[in-house]
Amino acid sequence: MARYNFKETESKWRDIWASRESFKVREDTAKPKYYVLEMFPYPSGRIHMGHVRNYTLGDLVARYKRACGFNVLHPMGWDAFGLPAENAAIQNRVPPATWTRENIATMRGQLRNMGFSYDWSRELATCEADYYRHEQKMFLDFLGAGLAYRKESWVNWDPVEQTVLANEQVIDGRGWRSGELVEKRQLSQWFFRITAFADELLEALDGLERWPERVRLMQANWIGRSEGARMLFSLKGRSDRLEVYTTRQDTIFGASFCAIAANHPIALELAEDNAELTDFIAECNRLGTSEAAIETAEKKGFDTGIRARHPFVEGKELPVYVANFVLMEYGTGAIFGCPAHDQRDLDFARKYGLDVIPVVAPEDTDAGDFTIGDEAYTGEGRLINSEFLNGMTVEEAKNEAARRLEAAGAGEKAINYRLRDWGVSRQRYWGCPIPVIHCADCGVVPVPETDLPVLLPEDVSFDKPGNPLEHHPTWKQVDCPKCGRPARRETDTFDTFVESSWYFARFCSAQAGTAFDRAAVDYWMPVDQYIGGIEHAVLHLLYSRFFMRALKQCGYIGVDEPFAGLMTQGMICHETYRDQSGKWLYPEEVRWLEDGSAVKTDDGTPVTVGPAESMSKSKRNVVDPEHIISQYGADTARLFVLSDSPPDRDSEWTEAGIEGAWRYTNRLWRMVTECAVELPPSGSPKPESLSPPADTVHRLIHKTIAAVSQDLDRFHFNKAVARIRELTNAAESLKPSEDGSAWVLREAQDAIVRLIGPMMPHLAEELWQRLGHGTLLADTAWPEYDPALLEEDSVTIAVQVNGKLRGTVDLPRDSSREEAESAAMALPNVSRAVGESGVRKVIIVPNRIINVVV
RNA sequence: GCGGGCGUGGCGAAACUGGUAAACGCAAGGGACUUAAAAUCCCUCGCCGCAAGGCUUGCGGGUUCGAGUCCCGCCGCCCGCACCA
Repeated sequence: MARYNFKETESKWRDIWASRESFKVREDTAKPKYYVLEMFPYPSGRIHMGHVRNYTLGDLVARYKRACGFNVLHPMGWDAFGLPAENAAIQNRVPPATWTRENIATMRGQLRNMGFSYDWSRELATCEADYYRHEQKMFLDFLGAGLAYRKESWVNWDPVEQTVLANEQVIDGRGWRSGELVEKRQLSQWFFRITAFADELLEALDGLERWPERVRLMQANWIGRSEGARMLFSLKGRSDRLEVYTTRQDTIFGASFCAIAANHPIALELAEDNAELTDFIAECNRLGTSEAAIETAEKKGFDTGIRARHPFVEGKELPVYVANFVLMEYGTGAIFGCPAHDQRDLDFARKYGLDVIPVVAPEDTDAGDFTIGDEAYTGEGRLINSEFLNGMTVEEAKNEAARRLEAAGAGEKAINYRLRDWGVSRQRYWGCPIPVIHCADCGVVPVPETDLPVLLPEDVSFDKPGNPLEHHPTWKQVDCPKCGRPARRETDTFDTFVESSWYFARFCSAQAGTAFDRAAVDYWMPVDQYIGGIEHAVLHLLYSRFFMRALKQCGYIGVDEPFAGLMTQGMICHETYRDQSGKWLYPEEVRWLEDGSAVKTDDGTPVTVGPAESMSKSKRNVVDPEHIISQYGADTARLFVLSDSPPDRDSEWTEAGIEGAWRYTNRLWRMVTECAVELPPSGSPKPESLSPPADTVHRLIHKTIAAVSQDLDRFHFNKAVARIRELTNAAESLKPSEDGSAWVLREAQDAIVRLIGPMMPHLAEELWQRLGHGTLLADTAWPEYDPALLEEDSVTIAVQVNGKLRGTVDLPRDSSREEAESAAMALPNVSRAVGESGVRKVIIVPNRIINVVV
C-alpha cells in the first residue's frame, strides 16, 4: 500500500501556485472584496505552534472565501522592531538589523512551507525605512493636529527593559514582557492623545457586532467612562481652589474630609518646607500597585492643616488630607470623602475620628433610625440630612446638586475616563526614530518633512548599557532646522505598537510611495476578518482603533474601524515533563513505557508528567512545527489544528492527535488513488437509478456541502472536519455492487476533495488533478448543493411516553397526525408504557416527535 | 470588590430558535491479515444489569407534554479589571 508522499506533492503545488501567482490580487470592483488578516508575527527566529494555528485559521478563511467568489486580500508581513533584537545584539554581538532580517528569511521559508495563500508581493517589514518613514510623517501630522504632544509626567519605568511602558503594558504592576515590578519615574515623554477619542472609541464598540463580546467588554472597562461632577472647594487662607471629581455629588452633605494624592501639586508644594509630609509622600510612592500590595495596604492619611469650605453649608470646614489611596492618575487626583456611603472613606474616617453622617436612607427606613456601622451604605434610597436635597432619590439629588453647584460657580456635571493618553516614547534603539530635534534656543522642533526619513543608524554599539542612539558618536548631532545652530536629535524611538497600528492599511498598497494609496485603502478596508490572540484585546486592538481615527482626522483615510470582524484563537497546550531533579524536559527527551509511565530517553530515569499548559520555551513543553512538517507534511499539521477544538478554545497538542490526522490524510489519498473499481469520469451524467444505499450517500454529499458551508461561515471548523470525515466514512462503506455506486463514489470524491481544499490545499490539489480536472482547485468555485436532496422522503420520529423515549417510527415525510399517532401507538413498548391508564393527549411535532401523555 | 464566561463519557468534543444526549475523533479492548511488526480492515466501547430494563449533561428546586438548552438558589473552575472617588 503506497503511502502518500507529501514531500514531493506539497512542494510541487507550492511551486505551481507561486509561478502562476495564484494568490496575487488587485482591486477589482466587479467582485465583492474580502480582506482576511492574521496578526503579523514578531520575527523571533522560528515559527511556533501558535503561528501554525493562527495562520491555518486565516488561510482556511481566505481559500474558502476565494472559492466563494470573493476578491480576497490575504497578506503577510513582519512586526520587526522590538527589544529581543537588541538583546540578541548584546548576547551574540549581531546587529539587530541583521538578526531581524535573518529571522525573517527563516520564518518566511517556514510559512511558505505551510502552503499559506499569501499575496507575497505585499510583504512588508516595519523595521525598513520604506515603512517607518511614513510613520514619521504621520507623527508630524499628529503633532500639527494636536494629537501628539510632549509632557513631563510620572511614567512606568521597566528596570529590566530600561524603558518607559504605556499603562496598557503594565499588568498587575509589572512589565508585560519582563515581569519585573515597574517604577514610577518623572520624565518628559511623547504622548498620543487617545483620550480625544475616548467617547467615540467606547460608543463605536456597540457597532462591532462581529467582535467577541468579551473583547468589547475589556475595551469598555479599559476606557472606563463614569458620570459625575467636578467640584471646586475654596480653601481657607489660600487663593487657589481644590478641584475634586466625584460620582456621588448627591452625598455632598455627608462630606467630612477631602483627600489629595501624594503627587498632587498642593501636596508637593506643602512638602517643600515640611519634612514630615515629604517622608509621607515618599512612603506613598514606595507603595506598589500590585494586587497584593493594594489589598494589604492600610489606608493612611496626613493632615495638611488646610481646611476646605463646604460649598453649601456656611461655616462648615473639611480637613484636607494627603492620602495613600488617592491616585493622581485618576480624575483630578483629589476627592471629597463621604464615609457613610463609601467603604474606603468609612475606613479612613473611623481611623482618623471623622464624622459619619448618613445622607441616603433606604426607601422603607425611618430616617431617624438609620445609622452606619462598619459597612457603608451604597444602595438606592432617599436623601436625608441634606437640606434642599432631602426626600429626593439618589438620581434626582445628583441632578439637583450639580445644578446648585453650577449656580454657585463651584462645579458642574462631568464625565471622567480611566483611559490615559498613550505614552509612545521608548528609550530603546531598535524602533522608529521620533522625528524631532531639541534646540537650546528654539525648543522642540519637528524634523522638516523634506528631511524625512530620519534613518536609524545601523553602525551602533551595545558595549554600554542604555540607549545606543545616545552613545552614537555623530547621529544625534544635528543643526536646528529653525535657527541652524547645533542641536540634538530626539533619541527616543516609538513604542512598537505604533507600527502595528497601521500595517493592515499599508497592506492595501504596500508598495505605494506615500503611506497609502487612498483608492486601494477605500477598496479594501476595513479588514473583514482579523484573527489573532486574545492578549491584544486592549493593547493592539485599541491602539489601532485610535490610529484609524487619528489618520482619518489628518486626511489619510476614510475609515474609523479597522477590523469589522475579529476572531480570537485559543492557545496550543502540551503536557509538561520534569526529570527527578525538577528540570523541565522537551517532549522528545521523554520515552513512554508499556505500562504508560514516562522515562528519560537517554538514561531511563523516571519523568514526572504534568498537566497540559500553554506551550512555552521556559517549560520546554513545545513542539517545533518544522519537525511536524518534515514528519507528516503541512496538510496533516493543518488538519490537526483545525480538528477537535473550536478555534477560540485552547487545544492540546498530542502525538496521538497528529497521528490520527495523518491516518486520515492517507485514507483520502488511497480513496482516490487506489479505488478498487473503475469509476466514471467526474461530472458524468447521473445514472437512471440509484440503489437505496447509493441514494443515501448521494443525498449525504449534498447535505455535507450545505452543512460544511454553514460551519465555515460560522467558524465551526472542527464540525466541518467532522462532517467531511462522516461523508468519507459513508462513501468508503458503499458496496461497489450497488446500483449507481460507482457514479456516487466519484461524486463523493469530487465533493470531499473540494470541501477539504481550504484545509489541506496541497493534497486536495493533487487529488483534484488525479480526478481528471484540468484546472487548479485553487481556481475552482466552491461546490453547490441541490436543496431538493437535503430533505429525506422518510423520517425517523422519536416516540415518547410522558417525555421518556420508548421507540422510534419510520414514516413518510409530512405524514398526517392520525398516521403518526397510530404508528406510534402500534409500538409494543408504547402500549406497554401506556398500560391500563387512558391516553390523556398526544403531542405531535411533525417529522420530529410524538409524545403520548397518560 | 466589579464585570464576564464555563461545568456533557477515560479524553478532545457534537446536539439549529426546548424535541431520539454523546455525531466526529482520540484512547482502550477483542478479532482478521502477517513468520513477526508496522500499516490496513472488521467488531465492542456513557453507567448499572446475564437479560428485560433502569439511570445519566456539577448539585438542589421550578416552568413545560417534553430541559444539556429557559428561570431561581447553591458548588466548582477559568478570564478581565481593580485603593477608579
